[in-house]
Amino acid sequence: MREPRTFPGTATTPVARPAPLRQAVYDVLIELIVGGVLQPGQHLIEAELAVNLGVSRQPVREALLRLQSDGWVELRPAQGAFVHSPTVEEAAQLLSVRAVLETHAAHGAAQYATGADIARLWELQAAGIAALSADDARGIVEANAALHGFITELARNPILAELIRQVDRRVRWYYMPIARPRGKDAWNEHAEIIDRIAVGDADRAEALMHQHTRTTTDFYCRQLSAVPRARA
Amino acid sequence: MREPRTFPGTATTPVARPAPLRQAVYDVLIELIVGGVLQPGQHLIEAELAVNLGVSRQPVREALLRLQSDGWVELRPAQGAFVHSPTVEEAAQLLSVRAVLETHAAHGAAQYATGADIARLWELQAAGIAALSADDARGIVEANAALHGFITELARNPILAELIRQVDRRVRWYYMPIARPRGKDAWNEHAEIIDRIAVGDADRAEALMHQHTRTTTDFYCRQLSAVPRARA
DNA sequence: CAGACTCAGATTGCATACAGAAGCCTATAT
DNA sequence: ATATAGGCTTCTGTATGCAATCTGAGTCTG
Repeated sequence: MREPRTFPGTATTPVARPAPLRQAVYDVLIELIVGGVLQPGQHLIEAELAVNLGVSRQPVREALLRLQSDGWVELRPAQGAFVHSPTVEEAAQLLSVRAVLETHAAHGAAQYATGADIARLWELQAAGIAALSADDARGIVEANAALHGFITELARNPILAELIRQVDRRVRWYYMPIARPRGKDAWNEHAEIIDRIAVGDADRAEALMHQHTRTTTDFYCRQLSAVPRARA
Repeated sequence: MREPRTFPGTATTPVARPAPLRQAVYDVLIELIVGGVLQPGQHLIEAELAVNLGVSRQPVREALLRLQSDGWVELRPAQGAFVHSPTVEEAAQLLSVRAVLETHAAHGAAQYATGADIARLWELQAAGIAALSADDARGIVEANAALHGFITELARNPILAELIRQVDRRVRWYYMPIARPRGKDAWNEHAEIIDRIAVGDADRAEALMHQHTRTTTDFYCRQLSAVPRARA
């Protein structure tokens, strides 16, 4: 067998290539931004970051470049990187974009979900209900993300999934400090959506997801106007 | 006046900063990929590109990094950059994502468009009709892009606009070699959409755009299945 | 003759070095 | 006292150098 065949069943990642440093730096910097260590508007000095992270400027530069593509920092020519300062308008825009993307994902999920997928959806739903009963705020947020993320996967559209992932991360960054989860209503809506996905009713699943994300958006926007400049 | 004020009316770009080389390299490489000089799957050697473009490896590296973020090349660790090989599935996914994003843009446009905006929309529409009458294929494509692009602008959502821009560029790359414009029907649909935007009927504008993009998607997908592996 | 091993060339990833631009502080003139 | 001009420091942008790694050809062995 000389010819390099791909084995049908085995989805082997190519044996864990040596992860580039830029990736590690990228991850750490996002952690620092999300965690508030690096504050919005702050000037990120390459050399300083390099020393703190124990690498040279090169991987830091490459990480900053990607952070710019993903909307985390702004790169002003000849001035360097500044942590992006999210605005209220931008938060609303991110929410609305995420809403339409997830609505579309629900449509696709209803088309492609298998029996096993449905079972998994109900598991995730149950986990969310459990966290809700236990009043476990962190658990609720995680369960919600897991459920929405799995629905996204079910749409069998990696392009869509990647966009949602990017948008969602930025939304969560902005709302993490102020947002509280929505509560029981959201999970009732989830149940309805799963119901429609289960029977392959794509249009109805889409409509319900549209309603759900819209309600969530409004819910967050109200909190937003209540705390207008929480992170100046 | 010591304090640095931003002037309300003037949307001045900050006086043309020295454009970094990486930007120029990035633009040139996209040209080369779109133009077919660099073919899908081809291994891009940093040093080679650097020599050809008359710069060092550094700007080339940075450009390649951004090209990866935007889906133009794949960067395999320790192996370098390879021009992305688009698949039929991916093309369909890009089309469907672009459709939902533009549908959302139409909704926003209907909410925010001013009288002047409407006038501009009809101008762009007229330009498209003119190109159609003149049987100017290139002109039709450009007019179509201009009209859709302006509708996107009208949604007053830069996040959405940026996503559409990225997705649209990749779609156009894939379809440029095989696609023919749709013809008269598309422009009739445009007219209806503009009508609804003009009167601020967001829901109807959204529905019409949904229909329009869906038809366009189907139209392209048919051409796609007719030329399955045009660019292997 | 097939297959595994070795070694050399090539290429990436990271580090360092250098030049130019931007911002800041100070000194000076009005 | 305020505004301005000039020099200085800092940081980015670009170039180059070096080590590790991957690929492929050639060779050796069963």
